[in-house]
Amino acid sequence: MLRLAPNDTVTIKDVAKAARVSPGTVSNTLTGGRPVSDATRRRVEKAVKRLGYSPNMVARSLVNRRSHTLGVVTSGLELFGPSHTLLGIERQANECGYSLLLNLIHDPFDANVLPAVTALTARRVDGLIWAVPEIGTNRSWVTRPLLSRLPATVFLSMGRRPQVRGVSIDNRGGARIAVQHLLDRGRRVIGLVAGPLAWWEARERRAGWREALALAGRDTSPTLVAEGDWSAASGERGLRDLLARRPDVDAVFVSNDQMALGVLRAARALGRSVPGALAVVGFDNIPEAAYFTPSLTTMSHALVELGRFAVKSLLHAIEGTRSDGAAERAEAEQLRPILHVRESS
Amino acid sequence: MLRLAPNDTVTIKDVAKAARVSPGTVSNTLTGGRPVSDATRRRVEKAVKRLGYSPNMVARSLVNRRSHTLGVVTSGLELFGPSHTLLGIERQANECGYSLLLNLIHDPFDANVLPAVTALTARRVDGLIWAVPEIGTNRSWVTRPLLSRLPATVFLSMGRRPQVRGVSIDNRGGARIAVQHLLDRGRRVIGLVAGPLAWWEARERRAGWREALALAGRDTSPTLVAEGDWSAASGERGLRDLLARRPDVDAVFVSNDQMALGVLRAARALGRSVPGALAVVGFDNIPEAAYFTPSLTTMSHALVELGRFAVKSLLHAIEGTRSDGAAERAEAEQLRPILHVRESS
DNA sequence: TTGTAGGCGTTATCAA
DNA sequence: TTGATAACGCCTACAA
Repeated sequence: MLRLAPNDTVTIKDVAKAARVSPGTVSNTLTGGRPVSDATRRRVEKAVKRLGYSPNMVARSLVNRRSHTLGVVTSGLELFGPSHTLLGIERQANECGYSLLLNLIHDPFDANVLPAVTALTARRVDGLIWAVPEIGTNRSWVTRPLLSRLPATVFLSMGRRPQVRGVSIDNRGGARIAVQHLLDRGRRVIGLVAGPLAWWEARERRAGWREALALAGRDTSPTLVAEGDWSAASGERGLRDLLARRPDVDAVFVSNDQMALGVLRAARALGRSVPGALAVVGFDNIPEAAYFTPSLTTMSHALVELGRFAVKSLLHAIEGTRSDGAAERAEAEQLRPILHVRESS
Repeated sequence: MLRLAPNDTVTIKDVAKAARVSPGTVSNTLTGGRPVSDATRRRVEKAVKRLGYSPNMVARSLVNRRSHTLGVVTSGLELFGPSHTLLGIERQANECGYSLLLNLIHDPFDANVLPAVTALTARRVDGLIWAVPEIGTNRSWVTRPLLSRLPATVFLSMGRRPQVRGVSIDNRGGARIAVQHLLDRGRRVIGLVAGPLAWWEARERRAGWREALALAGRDTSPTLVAEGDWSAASGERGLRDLLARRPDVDAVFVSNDQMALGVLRAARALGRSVPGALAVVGFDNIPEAAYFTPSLTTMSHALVELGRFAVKSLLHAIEGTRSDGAAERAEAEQLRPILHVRESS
């Protein structure tokens, strides 16, 4: 026996000795790998409890080549979207008996994802959830050869790509609903305060804005678009720029609630009453939105469900369980944003 | 050879074969465990690159009995505080070469922490960061015998306890600063919209409110205190209740910014101008606070630093590195909240 | 400076 | 129904 350090952890062998069975039998009682007689089962269970034994998952992972761990790579955890999505991911994973290895990307523009990926694959995660928003070329690494070196992976918030598992909310549809609501309210010239257009989600919401207006035969010229960076400050600037170019604007769709807050502030400063002279609709339905002045009409989306959906989809791939088409369609249905009408429109 | 599945992963043996050295030598070139000649080092490195070898951390963890993984248990990730703290935890851990195993508690009141703890200890985390806020009796399990069965652990946001490693921001001092600011502004009757008083942090902020007023010889009677639940809705209710009892109130300290948002709304509805008839100070300095109407005076605190500090403190215990007293005091200094004066006061 | 062998804690195969 | 035994991939003490 060559022992590096006095080992105080209790192993399966200790339990086996205490229960006077073989380690294999202990393993089988614990995992149900094969039948065990009631008598020995009781002896083993008593020994487990007495010794306070808890299986070493590291060893188990090594021999099983399954860690029951999912890697999550995300970014901007301080924001509403990513934190809520992570919430859903964690819940679903937890309920399915998986642990989460978390890795945060600090510069989401960065396409150099290798450190994060290797940190997770080296730890032999069974699957990967890529929740970093698609920005600029930061998904250029998603190519067949590289993907084949990864474990099963699901991407969040990404346009459809062949051979790539992806889930996202219906940003475009949500924006259409928001803009249609403004049209229904009789607004005629509807501006857009967009998120940073390097982001896929910002572009999708812009597309929805454009589609709804085009369908109604309204103006969709670029002069009606101001680009922000998701912050309230940029929303304030955005509305000022927009109104300077287009004083005829009588409504704006704002791509997130923080920017909408800035828009409300700018409108007040400029003496445009909301909703009288300017109707405003946001996106996200952050908890504070109902307490803005005036309270904000906005779109909510099921971010927690999105996270859950990502995990389900991933586990389906990992465990090879049968896909239930109906269930998946039901899920997808949930990911359509919902309009909440408040004072601002 | 007994092989369960055709194994396509490249192991240290494959590298050894390719470089025509022994597995031990490969290990030593990679980990620097003992000196290796330059010639073989180059051969090994070439083989590693050619085969795309990446060490299996699971196997490494098993033999080293060190996973280089930290367990994080937290709750309320959708809130400002927890998400920012987690951000700091992840950054510091990442920089120090540790991965994070994340576990969320869905009911923070729950004192049954065993599932979370065993999920992490079974995976042999080297340390544990307990970031669930201290609420009611949900830390009653923190006792010597139980702690001794855990790996090195650091608790966030907890009152001082003997033998327990804990870090937190100076809630009490921050509240004192906020209230002192209102006194400096010439306010005479200063109310408190508190967080849920089952929370340790809410009690600390109340204590700071009381201390600052007592020192100035002002009223600290319970009629000046309204208890909320951190939400904007509860802040709105809180101010209404408070003013109904004490119409003489000319300022309020609100224990977080969300509730302060509700307070601002209630003040407007009640015709109390802010800051003319009522000065308001919040706590947290959420990004939106500067865009409230009026913009909100509030306390910022270094939550990201708090998370980093927790990790540093934990790694110090794990790795037994020498503690730098001066550095620690400098850290602690950073954890004092800072006042941001805006329109609301 | 390098190779060999044993063991980290667990599961799976084979034989009983 | 159970027990020995050989892996899982890696590291390290010992021998060379």
